[in-house]
Amino acid sequence: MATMKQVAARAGVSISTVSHVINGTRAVREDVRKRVLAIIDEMRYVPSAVARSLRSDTTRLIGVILAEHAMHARAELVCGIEDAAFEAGYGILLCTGADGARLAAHLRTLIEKRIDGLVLVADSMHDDLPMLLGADPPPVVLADFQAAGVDADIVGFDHEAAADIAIRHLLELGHREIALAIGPEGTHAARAQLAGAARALGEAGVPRPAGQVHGESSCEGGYAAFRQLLALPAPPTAVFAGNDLIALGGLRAAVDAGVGVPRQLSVVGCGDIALSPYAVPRLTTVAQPQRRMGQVIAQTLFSRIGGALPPALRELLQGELILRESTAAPFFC
Amino acid sequence: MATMKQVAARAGVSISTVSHVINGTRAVREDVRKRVLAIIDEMRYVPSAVARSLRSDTTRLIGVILAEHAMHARAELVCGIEDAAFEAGYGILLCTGADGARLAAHLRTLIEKRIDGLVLVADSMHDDLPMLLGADPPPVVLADFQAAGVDADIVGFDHEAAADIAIRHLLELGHREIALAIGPEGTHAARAQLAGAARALGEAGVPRPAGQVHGESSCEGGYAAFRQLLALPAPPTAVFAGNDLIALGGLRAAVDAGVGVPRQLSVVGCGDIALSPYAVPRLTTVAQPQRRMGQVIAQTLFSRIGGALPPALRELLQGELILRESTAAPFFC
DNA sequence: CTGTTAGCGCGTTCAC
DNA sequence: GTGAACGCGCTAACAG
Repeated sequence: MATMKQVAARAGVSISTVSHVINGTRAVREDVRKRVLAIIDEMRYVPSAVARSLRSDTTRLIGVILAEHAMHARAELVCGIEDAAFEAGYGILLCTGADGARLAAHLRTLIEKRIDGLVLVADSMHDDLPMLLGADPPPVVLADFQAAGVDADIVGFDHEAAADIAIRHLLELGHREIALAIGPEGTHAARAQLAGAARALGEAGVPRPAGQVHGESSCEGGYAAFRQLLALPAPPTAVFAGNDLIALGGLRAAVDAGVGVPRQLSVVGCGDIALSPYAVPRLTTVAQPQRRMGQVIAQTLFSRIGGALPPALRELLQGELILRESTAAPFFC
Repeated sequence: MATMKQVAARAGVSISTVSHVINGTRAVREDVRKRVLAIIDEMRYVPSAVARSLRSDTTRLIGVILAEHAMHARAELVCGIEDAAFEAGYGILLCTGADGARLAAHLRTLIEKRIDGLVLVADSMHDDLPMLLGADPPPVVLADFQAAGVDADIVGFDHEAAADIAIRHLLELGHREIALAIGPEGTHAARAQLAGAARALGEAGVPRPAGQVHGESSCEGGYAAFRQLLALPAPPTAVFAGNDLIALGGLRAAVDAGVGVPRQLSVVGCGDIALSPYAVPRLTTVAQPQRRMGQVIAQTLFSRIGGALPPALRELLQGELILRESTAAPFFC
């Protein structure tokens, strides 16, 4: 691959002139400029970002770490990040799998590569994060979760409000026996949803949910959770699922158990994934602006990298209830 | 961030000794080694990959370019690539959006960053790819599509065989009125599926499909396609969908049109996404090992980077028919 | 066993 | 308006 030196030699100018032509960083006689540009084109010269990085001590690269099986669920979010990064002239270094040793390895690599910033998308908390980030860590944005002891901005969804609005909807329809099928215990989202549900229920005078089961945030998890809920001595008339995949798996479980949705059971999900409007029945759910969240994350990170920003920013995006066919007033026989 | 020079000074040794301690590239007296290691730890020194890259002219970075809305569908694939890359000590630079100008911009950036290799995941072909790749381009692997004039390895699915096996299944069930609901015209997958379908149909003495509609590879696309198919004067008794999302959208269209699946209409999809086993009815489909494909792609690329490989390798992964509930013998009234 | 030195490709002073 | 020279952090060839 051609180097700047070669271009300079071929154009009969000094290496610094070439540099200035490329970066437009000082006046160059027009004919010289033309000639240099021509040579660059002819030799198919492309400046080396690594050499630049060495000098400037900046890579225009951000790391994005995703927990293992979060890729499907976070595809939109990653696209949003990439989108904003592209606009801002940054590249993204993608790492998947955040379990213990692998997280450490990823962080190490990213630090070696001298990323300018880091986005961490996870669900549980990593207590040894500060240590793994080493001395003067790059700016970090935590996506939709929080970690102790890390001086990072947080951008996420207001899961508490989402659960609140969903439960409130169920309450308004007349449901009192409302169960929860949400993600693994200890998870940030699950905790927030629990709080939101408790609040909505409490304000309506309902002491507690008609059932509460934690499980994988997947179709399988939802299927299992709903089976359990439907087998309860006093089965719920409505379920709030912490996630659309859980809800969709739950819909299947309802079919298999012979209970009709929404006639015998109302279901409201969370996320509004592409499939939800096409489910049978179409899923009522709290839409989450994943892509937008990705963009906000990236913009926050870039501002932080830029230097000026009030410390410990914390932004929560709101969801929106989408009414479809999976919820209805309870049917009393 | 601490530098090697600082470590050397602090340890009272030369800079090269530090280097050799780190890389184990020549014998160092044990006590010196210990001391240097201790200092490194104390100063939280992390070697700079960018300086290394400058010297070694290699970055251990590969680019992965994904067409705009392919992220959801390719999440597994990307995970597979990342997995293999991690094992091999490579990082991946993710780019999304391969439309015209943006593709060019991405390629430019990747070349500037001096990636060691490139994975291109797309569906349509880019004729100006060779030009965009510049002089001595890095090794390229084309994922599940082909491009003209590019000296690249190709790893993909045998869409032709997938369509063939799916149609054959329908044929064996007794269907003769088989329609096709597949991706956009001109797309690699669509073309191959058409060929496979034609072959299977032809061998069974069926002159042509009972209908054929191209559309977006999404639920919406599938919904629209099936509506069209079901409104035909002579509606099909079975449909092969080029994609599970299409099939799932199609299932919804069938419900809305009041046609029962599989009683009045058999549907077989392609891909076996996480939701397919939970659809109503559970979707019969041709499973595609996306994750494995990602791994094969990465391994192929790394072998190529390594240097030794017979040129123009081309590997097609086979799908597997998963029998579930959406297909049955045709019902004659 | 260890230290000195010369680049890798680039941006940037400083001197013309 | 232009060029020479230094250094970013690191590896490797060469001397001791």
